Amino acid sequence: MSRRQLHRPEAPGGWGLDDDDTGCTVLHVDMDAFYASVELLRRPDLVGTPVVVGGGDRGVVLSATYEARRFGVHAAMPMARARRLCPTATVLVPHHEDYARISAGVMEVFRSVTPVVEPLSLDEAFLDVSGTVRRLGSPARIGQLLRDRVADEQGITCSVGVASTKFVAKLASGGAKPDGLLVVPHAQTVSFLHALPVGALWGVGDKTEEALGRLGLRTVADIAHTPLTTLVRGLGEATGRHLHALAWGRDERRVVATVPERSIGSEETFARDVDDPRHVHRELLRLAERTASRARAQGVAGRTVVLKVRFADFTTITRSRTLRERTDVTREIHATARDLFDGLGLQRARLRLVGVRLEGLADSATSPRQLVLGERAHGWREADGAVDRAGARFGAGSVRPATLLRRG
DNA sequence: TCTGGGGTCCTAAAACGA
DNA sequence: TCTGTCGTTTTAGGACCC
Repeated sequence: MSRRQLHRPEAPGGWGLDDDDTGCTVLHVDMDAFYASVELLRRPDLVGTPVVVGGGDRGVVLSATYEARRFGVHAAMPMARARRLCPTATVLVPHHEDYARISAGVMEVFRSVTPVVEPLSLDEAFLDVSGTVRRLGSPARIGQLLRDRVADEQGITCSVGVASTKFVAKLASGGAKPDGLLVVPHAQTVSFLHALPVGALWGVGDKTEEALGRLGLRTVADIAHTPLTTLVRGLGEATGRHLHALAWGRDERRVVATVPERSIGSEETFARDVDDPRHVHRELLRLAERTASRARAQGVAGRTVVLKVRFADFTTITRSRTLRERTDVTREIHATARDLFDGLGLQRARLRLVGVRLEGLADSATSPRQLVLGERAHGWREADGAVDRAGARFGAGSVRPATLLRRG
């Protein structure tokens, strides 16, 4: 689901299974057009035709088959535009449960090969295979094995990048797409990188590309040969240093199996803009409930509640408040979010979206709560626990706050 | 063209506390 | 007691990723 169409690198003959993959122990595996491919499992009649996954009048493209991409359709494009570009495409609504299920199966395949699997999203992961080569062969062989097993067991194709660092492996999988494998031998890393446009680098989006353009830099080689001080002046300390290192193939980040979550949240774009504060309050309760129950399911609690508001003109603001104690209680999160919203003092402004996020997460078991004076010992936290148990038995949402029932 | 929802990280300024 | 000031935390916004 890579958002950026990376051009296949102009490698003479390409790099593949026969290349020197010594020391290339980082694999990046990326499913090809993941959501669309999973949808085709239910609709085999559509294989080979343009298919776009997305939904809603105000939605964007989540994924598109390569047949649809030939018309210029790509992920994150507004659905209206995609329909115009490719009127013959079949539009399918997403089935996230399916993606999660297939993704879990794919990750299982990865973990059967190496325990060092770092998922980046449902459809991609880094693997460190340095401990696996003696058992299963060279990194490129392992990559091919993974591709075969994912295709056999899950019925979808993926592409694999093999390199000595994470970000080169990621670029390589992009270059291998679709349904391919690309090795970037350690010795060829710098020449591989330097031929690429700056936009290919991980972390360079539209704005940074513009800023680099103002410095006259168009290729990775240009960045590599620009003094660090110039980059830092034009891009800021962190980005400047980061890009300079990447341009020379330096990337110290290791593949780590468990990356702790830093925040949890949910947000929703209204079907139509909303200006009724009561409607917003109700929506905040729904979002707080989703956020809190996911935090509880993961056993984490957070200290900072962030409210996000997007106006009809798409300008977006956030307001946050840090609490004295961490919480995973729906009611506390909702009360804070609602308070932040009321504090904006909006006079029936037209809103497009609201969101609630919980930051500063830590294990809820190790975040002891101080009983507030006058608080009942069995309060909302216990009520939430009961709601969670009912949800687990009768289905999510079977027990909900009364204010959310009216709108069915 | 008219822009989702889940996140991460960075920057800068304000607020805080010793 | 009054002011700096200096480091840390909080807050807000933005870029970026899939």
